[in-house]
Amino acid sequence: MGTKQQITERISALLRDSKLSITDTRVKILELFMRSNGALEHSDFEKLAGKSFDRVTVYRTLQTFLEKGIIHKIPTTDTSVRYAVCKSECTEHHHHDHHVHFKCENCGATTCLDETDVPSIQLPKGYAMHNVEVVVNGVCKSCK
Amino acid sequence: MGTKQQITERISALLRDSKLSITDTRVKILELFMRSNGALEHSDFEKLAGKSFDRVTVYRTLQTFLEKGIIHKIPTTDTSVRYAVCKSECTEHHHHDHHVHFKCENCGATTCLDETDVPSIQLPKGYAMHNVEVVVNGVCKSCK
DNA sequence: TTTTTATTTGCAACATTGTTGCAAAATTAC
DNA sequence: GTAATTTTGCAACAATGTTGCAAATAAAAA
Ligand SMILES: [Mn+2]
Ligand SMILES: [Mn+2]
Ligand SMILES: [Zn+2]
Ligand SMILES: [Zn+2]
Repeated sequence: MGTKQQITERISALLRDSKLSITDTRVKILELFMRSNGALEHSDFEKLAGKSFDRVTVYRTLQTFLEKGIIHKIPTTDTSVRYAVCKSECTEHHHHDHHVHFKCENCGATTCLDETDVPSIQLPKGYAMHNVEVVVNGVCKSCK
Repeated sequence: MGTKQQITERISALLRDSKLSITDTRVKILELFMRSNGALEHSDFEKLAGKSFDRVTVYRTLQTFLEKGIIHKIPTTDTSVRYAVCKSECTEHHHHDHHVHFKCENCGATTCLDETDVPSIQLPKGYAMHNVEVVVNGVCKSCK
């Protein structure tokens, strides 16, 4: 994972590569993503960072990160929206998140199973497939 | 699909089977589900039915239908929650919605592909799988 | 480094969405 | 039919998300 210094450097590089200004808010939010081992939803930022930045700023920052391909969304069956950092192959115009997501029914954590590919799916005639989202519910490694 | 009379009769039977009182709201909401060819979200009921019933009643009705296994949720990457009617094999305690969902990027409709089974997935060691949700994004039959 | 320009942030105000308690209305049981 | 039970609508509130705009900050230019 690296020292705090290393993480900060990695984050700065990431923002620079995405042609984004390096601001306290952006660095702090990326830090939270990198320290967390699961996906985060909006309310997590207020819990984890207290009121160190405005609610509106968090919404706008997440939106920016999405557009730049720094994070991706994970589907849920409730009203929350979950986000996780993308692997390095993702770019602004092309996401490569062809992995499975796992939601633990015990601890609630949502994680990216980066090594687990989404299986191929045979759709009925007439449907064009652009991308496939897979979310597995169950009990995670640490809860078992 | 059947005449209005037949639909009403089918709905009454469904409610009776689930041991639910037959009320105007419940019948109307089930009618909307059966007439729609896609999943519905909360705001659809207000659009489709105007203000013929209260917002709170819709929330409570959908909650009841979920608990009784009459409808199921479909995961989304936004804050909306989408619902569709379950096939008859679903019961209060055991859902059998092992089918794929399709979200059309053109018309926005979400549909159940009842004939398309969810593929088997090989999880990393240590994870217990309870159920798998698959949502395919693309262009649907009618939009193509 | 200092100044200029462009971007980001925080606040206020508002819109939308979801929840709860409770009395009135409707449905079911008798 | 009446009584018991359940459901509904309303009001009030909580939580979540959006927008405009001025102040603060960061990047670019001098
Ligand atoms: Mn992921
Ligand atoms: Mn379905
Ligand atoms: Zn867990
Ligand atoms: Zn379509």
